[in-house]
Amino acid sequence: MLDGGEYTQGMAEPFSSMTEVTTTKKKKNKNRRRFSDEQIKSLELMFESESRLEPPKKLQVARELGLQPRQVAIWFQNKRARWKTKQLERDYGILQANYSNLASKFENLKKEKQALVIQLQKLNDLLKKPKDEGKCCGQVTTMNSIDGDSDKGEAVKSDSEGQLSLSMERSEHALGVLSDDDSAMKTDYFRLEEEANLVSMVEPADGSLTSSEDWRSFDSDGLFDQSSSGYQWWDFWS
DNA sequence: CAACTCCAGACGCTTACCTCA
DNA sequence: GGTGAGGTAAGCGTCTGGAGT
Repeated sequence: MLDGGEYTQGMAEPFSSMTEVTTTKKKKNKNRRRFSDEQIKSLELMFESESRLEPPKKLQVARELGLQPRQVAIWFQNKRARWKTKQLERDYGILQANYSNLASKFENLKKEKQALVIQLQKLNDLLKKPKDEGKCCGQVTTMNSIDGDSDKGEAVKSDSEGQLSLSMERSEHALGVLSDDDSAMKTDYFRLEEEANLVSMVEPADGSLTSSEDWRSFDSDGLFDQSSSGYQWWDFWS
């Protein structure tokens, strides 16, 4: 905006009138002059190496640039303030980018979970069907054995004939880990604790994502009841 | 040694001025 | 030429840490 080329009558008579003004209170900033390019350049250079000037250094700089020591001090103060503002803007940008990134990851995971839930629901239906149609097929017995088994994953995998085991393996793969500690899972997934915290901020308060009752109700005969633990592996993020 | 005062410097906010589109 | 926006030097009030009493 400012090309810095114009410094009205500035440096020929450096700040003589202004010094007079600064001693006169309330008479504000009359005859204020912008510093010359050369002065700004030197000050900027100085600021890059140290954002605070020791008093002796301040005096030296003031002498070299033909400024009052107070002017140098004020310039550094203003510069620090400007730098801080810029830094805040930069930090905000970074945070915003991180947030967007996390939000999109979260959305993807949400969709993934939704797909898995639907899949699970279908599988539940499949399991229920033969049971309803006739109790002769023996599959119910197989699944009931799951109920009593502490290691559900293994029990399901052992059913190598059915579609279920494949789906479960896929689910395990998608989830990466089978753990009762879902917060640990989140952290593990995102690698960073702070990011995990952000996730909790992203998660809608209305529980739209979290309600599993709708599909859980399909487990009418308590096939997947698990008394040993409060969590099911498919409770991921619920 | 604690309590108090004084002072210089830093900071945040604001004002006044300047320049440019 | 008038005007609004943006940049910036400086004013002002407040806080803080160090030195002296």
